Amino acid sequence: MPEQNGVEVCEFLCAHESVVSEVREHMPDEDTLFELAEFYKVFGDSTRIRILTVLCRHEMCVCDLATILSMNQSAISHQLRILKQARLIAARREGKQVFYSLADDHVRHILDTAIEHLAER
Amino acid sequence: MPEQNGVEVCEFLCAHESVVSEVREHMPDEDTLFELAEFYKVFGDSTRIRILTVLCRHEMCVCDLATILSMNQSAISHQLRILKQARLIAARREGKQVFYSLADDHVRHILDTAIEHLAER
DNA sequence: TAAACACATGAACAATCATTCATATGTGAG
DNA sequence: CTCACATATGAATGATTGTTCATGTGTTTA
Repeated sequence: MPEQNGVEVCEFLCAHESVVSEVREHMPDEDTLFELAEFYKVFGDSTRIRILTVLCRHEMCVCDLATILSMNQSAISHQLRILKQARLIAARREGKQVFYSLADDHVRHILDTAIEHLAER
Repeated sequence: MPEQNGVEVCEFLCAHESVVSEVREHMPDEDTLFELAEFYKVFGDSTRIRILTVLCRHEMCVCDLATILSMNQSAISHQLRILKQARLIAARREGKQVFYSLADDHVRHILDTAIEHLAER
């Protein structure tokens, strides 16, 4: 059976060896691809997408976000935490309130790219 | 307490009304945002990202993908199914084998955009 | 300093999801 | 037609994750 690092990886053997080894050489390292997936995962939730969509227009305090999205404050805070850790949004305190806004225009571009793709079926 | 559609949505009332209503008017409909999240969700898994990365270079049969990614054939097939349903990849049968490839160059662009973003910290 | 407000966070629960195992479908060889 | 190969798929399982509830932290006002 075919093995890699002592672990059998494919019970059948239909490998087109030249293609396989050529692709293997050019694969980005695992860490990069893992980070990439983690990055997309942040966008893969309706609540977070809705938050980002709101912040595309205006910076916003937590309570207003909760009002707009019809969710309780705790749920919003948890999601804001995830968005902030991913550096997609920035926080600014003003008295008792904390205002969140998009970290940079790159986030807008990423959202636009996907919307564009979806528009093309 | 503030209500929307008869459901209380925010136990505190700090609404900046003009901003809130302005944003509400310009929100895309729920379905669009849901689809957008679902779309990103497909990218939010290392296995699928790795598959897409491979297919960026070459079309590939299932068994070769399993070999390259050191995973069993069933796991790969399940993920290919998800990628295909999302129209990110296309399938082509050739005898007993099925070759998968990127659906279009748009997918490449989407991946590149994210890689670029990650590169900028 | 005490109370109220705005937000953050830990624990618990339900739901979703990726992988594995077993098996089914489809194709070509003999 | 039978067998072996390549892939697909349903069910089960373990892990991850979003929301809720309760409570904690930080800030302003009285």
